[in-house]
Amino acid sequence: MTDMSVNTLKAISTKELLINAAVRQFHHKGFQKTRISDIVGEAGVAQGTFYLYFKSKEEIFKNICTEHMNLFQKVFQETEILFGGKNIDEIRGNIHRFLKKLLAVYKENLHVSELLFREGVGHNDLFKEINEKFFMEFITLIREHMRRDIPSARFRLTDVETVSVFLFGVFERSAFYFMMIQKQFDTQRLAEQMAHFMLNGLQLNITK
Amino acid sequence: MTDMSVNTLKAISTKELLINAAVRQFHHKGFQKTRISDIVGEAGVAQGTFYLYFKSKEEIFKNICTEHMNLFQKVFQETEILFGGKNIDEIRGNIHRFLKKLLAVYKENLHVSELLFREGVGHNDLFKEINEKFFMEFITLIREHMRRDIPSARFRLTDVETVSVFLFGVFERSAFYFMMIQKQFDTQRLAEQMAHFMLNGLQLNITK
Amino acid sequence: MTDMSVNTLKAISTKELLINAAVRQFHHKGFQKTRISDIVGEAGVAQGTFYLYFKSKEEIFKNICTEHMNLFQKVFQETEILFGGKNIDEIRGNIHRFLKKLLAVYKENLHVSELLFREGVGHNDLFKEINEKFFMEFITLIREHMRRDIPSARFRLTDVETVSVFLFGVFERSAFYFMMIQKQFDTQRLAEQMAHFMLNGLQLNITK
Amino acid sequence: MTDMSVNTLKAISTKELLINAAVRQFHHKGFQKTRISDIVGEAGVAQGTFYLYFKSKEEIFKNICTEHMNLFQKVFQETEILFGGKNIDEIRGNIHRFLKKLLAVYKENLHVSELLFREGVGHNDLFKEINEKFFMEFITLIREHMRRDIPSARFRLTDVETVSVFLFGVFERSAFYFMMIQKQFDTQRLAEQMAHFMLNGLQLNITK
DNA sequence: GATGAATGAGGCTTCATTCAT
DNA sequence: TATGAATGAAGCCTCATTCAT
Repeated sequence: MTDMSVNTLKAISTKELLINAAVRQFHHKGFQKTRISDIVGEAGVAQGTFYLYFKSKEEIFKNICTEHMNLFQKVFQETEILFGGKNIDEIRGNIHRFLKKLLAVYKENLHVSELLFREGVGHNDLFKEINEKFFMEFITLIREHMRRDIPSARFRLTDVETVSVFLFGVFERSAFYFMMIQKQFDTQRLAEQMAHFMLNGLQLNITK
Repeated sequence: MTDMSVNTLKAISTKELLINAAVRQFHHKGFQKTRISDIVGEAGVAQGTFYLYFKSKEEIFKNICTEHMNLFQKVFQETEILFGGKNIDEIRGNIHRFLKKLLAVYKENLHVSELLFREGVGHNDLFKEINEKFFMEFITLIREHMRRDIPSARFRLTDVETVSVFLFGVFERSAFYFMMIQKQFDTQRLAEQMAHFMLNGLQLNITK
Repeated sequence: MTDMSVNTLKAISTKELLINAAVRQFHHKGFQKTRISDIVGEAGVAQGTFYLYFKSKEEIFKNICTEHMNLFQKVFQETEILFGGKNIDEIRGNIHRFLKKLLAVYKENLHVSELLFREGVGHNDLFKEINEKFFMEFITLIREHMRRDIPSARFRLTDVETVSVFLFGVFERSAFYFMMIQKQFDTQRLAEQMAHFMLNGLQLNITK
Repeated sequence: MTDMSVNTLKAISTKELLINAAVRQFHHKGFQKTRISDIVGEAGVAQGTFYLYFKSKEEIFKNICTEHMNLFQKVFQETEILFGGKNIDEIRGNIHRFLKKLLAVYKENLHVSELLFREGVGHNDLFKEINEKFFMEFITLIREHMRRDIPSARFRLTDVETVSVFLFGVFERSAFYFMMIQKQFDTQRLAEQMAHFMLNGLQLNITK
């Protein structure tokens, strides 16, 4: 009987094999130093097979990054209220919960996260595009949530545009620093401190 | 005697010629795509001459970056009081003044700044080293100033280590975003908003 | 039964599909640049199918060329008298008629003709073989007709061997030049001038 | 003493080394089958050296062909009177002398001549360009000489344009056939017969 | 110090051909 | 017969680095 298997044990396609191999190799050696031959070697297919699925090393990289960005987007989409709440504690709780989720995604896909932030933007059009897209999408998502959750009257001294960049900076550089450089940290505590800092920075702690 | 010298018009050394050419080329093409031949071509010297001064493309890059980092360090060193002051307004003024100087250095050396932040860290040992060094030095400098200027009692909920990363994130990502991606902004206003956000984030606005 | 058959609408065999596709592709891209994948793509069959009918790209090319040469041969065979006639005008008429037919075959199968003359002979054994074979057969046919139609006494100063090459040269280079390079010409007039030139060149215009 | 040598014993430049090697290899294997590595191997230089002088295999080929075409042009230029003369014998003598020179150039540079005519025009832009250029230049040179030497009244039944193509065909296909395919022939006799055929073909043998 | 021609390892990419289904 | 994914040999080209002058 050829029924491949009772349920969801799906055979891994060659394309998936290549993507998985590429993630591992990019993580191990970095994008620049990874040769196509490393990827196909890891995937266990022939050199030419790579070109059946991707035009170049750039393309498979883009593929991987785009997929990854979607994970972050999903966290934003699944979050009903981010910067709002009935009182300070609830607001802080919301921010905190959100940041924990974000950090978790970051951590669970550390390999790819690292790729996205470590691999330079350079002047390489590919990286420039990917990296700027990521940056833009991220702050746009933050901005939308801010507009939705915070009365605009709040923003007397600062504008939403700028502040969303600040928040992104706090999150992204911290994630990068603690996960990539320090390599040891307490997610729970980091999220707490971040929430605290953001709450104050945005002055959401002040009674109306 | 040719009149090329009367006073301080010192002849540019071949080494300087190469460094200037490298900065221009790295900025134009990015590190990866810049060939030694591009650098010597721009500098107007022969291919082999490069190797009289630098062991490799990596070395000249490192050279450029280190020089650049020193500029930032100097701003920190020249700053007496950063997070302190007799009252909120004075504190904010200090932070503001400091950030303006930092942004100015960033802007004046945009070419090299861009190199430092755009060129990926990759897994290339060189970039990893340079980039992490920059990161570490920057937050260390912030941390020292915080320890010097802020009573430790302030840090109940957050620790200085972490918060210094937050501040770095706010500054660095903003500078990157507004100067490299958006390419237009108001330094004065950006510094103000950043000072405001940091002040609140650190809760330095709360009376003891 | 599907109505695709009622009468003589015979289904095109896969082999024919491939040959037609190959002619189009060879004409479009030339032999060297045409890939097997182009041919099967044009024919609408799978990659592997090609090898059920032809051992290689060379083989299908040879196949096409041989077929084509037969068309020219037929013109020679169908010609009773080429270089003969009761008087000058009749001779010229015979040559003229013959050349018109030859040019017509050339023109009607321009795609393949072009292949035969454009595709280099190179040192590729395949082309060498095909091209030399074409050359040899052509001049042999001319020679036979000359021997049949012209009293050998005519050839005092020239030998049939050599003159047949001259005639081939006149025809073939003209056809190539006017059809492939200039791409516009008057068949009737070209045949006339060619007949005229050949007649004189061979001195068939001189009374015995 | 470094004076390289008393007189014209000039050192062969690397570029010349490559060209000579390329001619030999192209002749031996044909253009398509010759690899850059064959050329540099024959020349005794490194792979990369090739690219210091030529962008590609195509370029060196073009280089060789253009050089070769100039040799033919020179024969035309050095010929004062081609199709003219005081009487038939003188005309025939002029044509004969010219053809002998042309055949001699062809023969002396047999390797390159073969390249030009064997290597197909294909649909390769390079070959198309080179081959058509050669064709055009050749017939243009013939035409100019015809216009100069022959009273236009002669051309009642034929036009110079067309006839020049005929003459080219006679010469070129003969040279190709006897030198490349048959590989043995008598230059003197071939030139004689060709002169004879052309003279008659053009009807220059008819008293005005 | 300065030159720049020469080197040659290294990696990308193509594509004819095979073979299990 | 027909399929088309997979193969892998083959060759091009780049460019950091060397070295004789």
